[in-house]
Amino acid sequence: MPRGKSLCYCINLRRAANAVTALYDGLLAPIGLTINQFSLLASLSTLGTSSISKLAAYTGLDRTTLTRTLKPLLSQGYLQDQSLPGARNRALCLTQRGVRTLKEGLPLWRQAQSRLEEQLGQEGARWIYEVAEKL
Amino acid sequence: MPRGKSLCYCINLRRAANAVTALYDGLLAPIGLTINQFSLLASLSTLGTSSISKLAAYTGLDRTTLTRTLKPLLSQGYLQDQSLPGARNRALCLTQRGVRTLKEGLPLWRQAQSRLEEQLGQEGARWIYEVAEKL
DNA sequence: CATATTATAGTGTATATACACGAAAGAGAG
DNA sequence: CTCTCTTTCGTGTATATACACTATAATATG
Repeated sequence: MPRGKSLCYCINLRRAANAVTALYDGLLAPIGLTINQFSLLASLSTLGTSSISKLAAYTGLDRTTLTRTLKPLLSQGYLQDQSLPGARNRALCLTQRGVRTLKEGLPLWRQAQSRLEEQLGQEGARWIYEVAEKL
Repeated sequence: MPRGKSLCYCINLRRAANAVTALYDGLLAPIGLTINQFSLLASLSTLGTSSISKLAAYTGLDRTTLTRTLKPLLSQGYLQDQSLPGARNRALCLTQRGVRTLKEGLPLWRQAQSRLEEQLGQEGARWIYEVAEKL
């Protein structure tokens, strides 16, 4: 029984996203992070010390999604929260381990990017940027 | 603080999939199903009575994912399991309510498809099929 | 300063997804 | 018929995602 084709754009897009995520996660496995986690470290590296809301606005993810997604990164020591006790804002930033792991992951991430370009072609890969911008 | 652009194909694809899913879920809300659930009903409608494994092969989803995803559909009466007691295989099929809801959802789904074509253009939308096929 | 408003964040609940593991039905070999 | 191997399935655990609701810090308003 082969895989059925769906006419639904949404389902096809979800499948594509899941397949691509598996590709990236596989290649990033040596550093022990998923592409999602890796990308959050990268965002925080770009932003510098940030609150949850700031990071949410930057990444386009829901604030409450981040609360949960960041938890393992905090407990595993990739991030730390330098907010003062009793303060409302959290002050999240990379730890040394976070910085180091981000560096280690970069070549693996580039490998994943290349691998995807091979599979989709330069055109197809660039299309991803365009679609993401229109949504 | 605007949303940051990511160079990562995977993250962009995930964001696109999430945004599109939200669009479809919003339009399907009147029938009380997500696009994912709606699509599973449609798959089962095409396949007829199926086991979990068969449905997994057809949809490309993991078998254990389906076990969980189908649970609310069963408990809410869209599906039923007609397998004999003690049998290994499950025999999943739509209930009358499932068939009816699938019909009710069709025009809403078409509306979502059109809406997406408006946002991406005919070309852009068709690209989704092509990308999904290459993965 | 006291009060009202807004900004920031966490939790409860729900869906979506998959890997590792184990249970048990069913099929095949002897 | 019995024992083995394969097929089919569920559960534990983990990440990813967001909405509704609640709590509280910070700010503005009088």
